[in-house]
Amino acid sequence: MNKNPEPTIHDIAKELKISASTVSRALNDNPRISLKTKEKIKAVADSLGYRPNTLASNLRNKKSNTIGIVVPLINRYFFSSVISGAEDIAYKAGFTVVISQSNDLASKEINIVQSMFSNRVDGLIISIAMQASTFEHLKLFRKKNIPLVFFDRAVPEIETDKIVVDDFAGGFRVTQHLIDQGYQRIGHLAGPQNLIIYRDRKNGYIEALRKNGIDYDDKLIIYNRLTSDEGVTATQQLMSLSNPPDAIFCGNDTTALSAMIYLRNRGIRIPEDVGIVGFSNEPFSKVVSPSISTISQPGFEMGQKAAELIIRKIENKERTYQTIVLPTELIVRESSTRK
Amino acid sequence: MNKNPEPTIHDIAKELKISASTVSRALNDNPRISLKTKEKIKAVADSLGYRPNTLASNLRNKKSNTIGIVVPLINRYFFSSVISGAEDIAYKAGFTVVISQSNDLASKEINIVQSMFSNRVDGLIISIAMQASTFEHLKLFRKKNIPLVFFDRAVPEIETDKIVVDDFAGGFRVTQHLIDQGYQRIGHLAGPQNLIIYRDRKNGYIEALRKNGIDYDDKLIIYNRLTSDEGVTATQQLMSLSNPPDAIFCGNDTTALSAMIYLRNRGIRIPEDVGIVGFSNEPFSKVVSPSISTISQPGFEMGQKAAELIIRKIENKERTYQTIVLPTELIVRESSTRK
DNA sequence: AAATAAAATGCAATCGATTGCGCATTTGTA
DNA sequence: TACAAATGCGCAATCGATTGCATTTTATTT
Repeated sequence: MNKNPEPTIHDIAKELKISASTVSRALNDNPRISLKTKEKIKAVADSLGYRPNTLASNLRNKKSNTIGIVVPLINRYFFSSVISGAEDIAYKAGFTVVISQSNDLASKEINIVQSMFSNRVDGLIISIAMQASTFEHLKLFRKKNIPLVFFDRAVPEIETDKIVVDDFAGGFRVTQHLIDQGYQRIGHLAGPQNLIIYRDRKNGYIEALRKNGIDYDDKLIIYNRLTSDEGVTATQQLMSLSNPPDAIFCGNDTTALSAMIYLRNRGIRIPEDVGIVGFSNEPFSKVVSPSISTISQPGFEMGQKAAELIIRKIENKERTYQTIVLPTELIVRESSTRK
Repeated sequence: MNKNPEPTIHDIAKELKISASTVSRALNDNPRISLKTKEKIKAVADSLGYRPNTLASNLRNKKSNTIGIVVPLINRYFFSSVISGAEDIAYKAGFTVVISQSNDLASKEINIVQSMFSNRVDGLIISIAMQASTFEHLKLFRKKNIPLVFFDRAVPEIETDKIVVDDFAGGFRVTQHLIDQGYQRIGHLAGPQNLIIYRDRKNGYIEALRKNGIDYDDKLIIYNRLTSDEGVTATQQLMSLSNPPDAIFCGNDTTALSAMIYLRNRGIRIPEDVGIVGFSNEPFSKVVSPSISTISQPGFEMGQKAAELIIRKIENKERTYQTIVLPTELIVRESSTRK
């Protein structure tokens, strides 16, 4: 297949009757090599169409210049935004990003993470799978001292850098907003409670109720996986209560949309009869009708911050761990505005 | 930093007082090694926490088990779907995917592609940048015989595998549909004509007009970059013609949405006064109101196909090039239905 | 028991770039 | 002029895994 093997520094060296070390140094702008020699070498490198073999270089340097990113699903706006932001920063810093999706499966996540380790990524940015329950594969990174950054879905028992939004405040604000709009009985579509983000959102919701002297009714909380389908079922459950809610705080925008569609089909008006608020500010939440009130979750910025953080760690400029909590912002739209 | 360096096959060998070659063979299940030895070796490997160093292996094997994917913007539903589909297949076949975004800039695209070459990707899947005009960086891959697959935005003068949708038929169908709905004067927001996909969409549009005996008026075609902002400007231009259109075929869904918002703000009703059709079936097109008629463009499947194709090429199971044209499907929704 | 065949393992080079150490040549200084 | 200090460059080992060929060990046959 490969008729003409790639030229190497040795080929350049042979051409000029000098040593490969000199070529290597010249191409890396090492001051030990004279300007004249450097120029000659670069000229020959060009004429031969030389491209450094990063694999060889990485092996020797014991680093891959690569950052691994693991998300539940690439094909989701929030996550693809994070990836986009991280790639942006990584590229500018000369890093390559390798990407995998766990499909929210623990087993795949474990495989991916181990394979990234074998590939000797210099750092790992991850948002863990919904189904994940053991974290040995991640502890491996900590043990080997390979920088690890969680974003959005973090693991509390692993001490490392984290970038999250203030989900508690988010849940609180959403609920307070609904109360302010005069809604009395507020339901909640809660996500899997093994993930802190969903626990926090729920706790914010509960706290807001408490603070406003509203009785907490656990029948109003439906736990589900926040998919489009489960959102419909959950809404159905809520509305068939003997005392159904007049507002629903949905764990994400997807279920908010499901709820809206379900309610609309039943002739229930939004926001007049039932108020709806989502979470994450997916692009569609702005353009559907009625537009969905939600909490912003700046994916691109999170990705950028995650990459910045991990690069600082990789370059050993920093030793301490930090948890960056991005502020949440309530975006009030039509679906919850009745005043 | 790295207090305990990673164990290598040599450490395993030393432990068992055998040679590294034997260890390597054992771990690769080479039949030349006896079962007994294999078991001993695997046990020690486990106890040492050995993880193969893919870099070293790749260097020796002259392949990286990596597929590069370059898209204009990761953070766009269509592209992230393609990535997701490709990752899906690649992962199952034991490949890693590395991802970069060109931001639709030729210069960044060139850098990325060269860097991927240096990283010795085994194959490259790419949708070229809008701004791209020279393709030497891609020809490099062809020259070196590294599998190259275009999707969506292909380069006609490079002979290689391509996966596209039938844009011409798409443009034709959209236009025919608008005519069938009784629209008389159909405008078009066209994308940059250096990309075939946009040329084809426009040509399909023109052909449909011709076939229906409708005069072609080039004032009705506004060329732009199909961004949200330019979509507004372009619509504005169209509507301020002395003889404005009663329907607009927008080059993508983003501009379709822009057009709708612009028109709505001017009190123009959709689809009654003006019909709108987009292209690509972005998720929001279904949920906005009115919902946007559009052409489906199955990103996930395209990604899967692209990965399958490139893997076959990498594994040398195939030598001939093919262009897979996925059929277009018109999705009729509210924005263009007035009958 | 000797000879032959078969099975199991080891040696050493290789992939391509990097780098500590050392040698040789040039430049500077007294 | 002589000697020290730069300066410029090469040698050879290294990163960790792989593999053609050689060698040793074990099994089989006569």
